Amino acid sequence: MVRTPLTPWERERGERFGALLREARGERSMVEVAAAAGVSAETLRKIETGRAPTPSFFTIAALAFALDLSMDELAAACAPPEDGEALSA
Amino acid sequence: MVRTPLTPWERERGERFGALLREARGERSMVEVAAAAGVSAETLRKIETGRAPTPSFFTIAALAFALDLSMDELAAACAPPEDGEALSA
DNA sequence: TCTTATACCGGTATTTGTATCACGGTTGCT
DNA sequence: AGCAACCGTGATACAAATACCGGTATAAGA
Repeated sequence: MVRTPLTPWERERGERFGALLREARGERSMVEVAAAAGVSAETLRKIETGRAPTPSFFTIAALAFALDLSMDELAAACAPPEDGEALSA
Repeated sequence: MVRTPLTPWERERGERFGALLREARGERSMVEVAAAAGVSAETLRKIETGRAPTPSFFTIAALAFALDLSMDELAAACAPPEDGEALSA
């Protein structure tokens, strides 16, 4: 086993991440947003549904631009537990 | 052709992107930064040298955090020509 | 000189991302 | 009803990301 097969937490993170994108998409259709970002609609769907839990940086950059989102906020929203992880505290 | 085999421009973009990371790393060693970001040193090296031109979003997020970089600035620094491409103009 | 640490490079293995194809569902129009 | 158009979905195919291994080169220090 050479490549870590994505931990359950990573997959869960992918789902949360996709949910964020879907929420940001709002009323716009997948096709519309995907075209604006320059990716295929199927790719966008996989990312939104969490079936592509670790999409490429530039794909997300294009989608974030199309959806008018901040990359830093997206990353922060899916931040790893690091050490403290007080969560909602 | 099912998956676009990465255009020459995308590879070039990967090199520029890697150069940014290397510059931000400064004096710190690859191993040190890679460990801080939770990725292998080989992966960091490949990204820095442009041999991994389209890294995953969360890999870059971890590296950006370890290097204290802004994702938005990183994306902006490697922005596509879109249409206008007035650049510094 | 020998050892250590760092970085680079090639190959290999496995998993995953992305794109194309083909299907079912819904809506609107003739 | 028949048709086209759009949307979302599943299956499939290929390219690439990530990680591990060994080897090489350079520089610093004992």
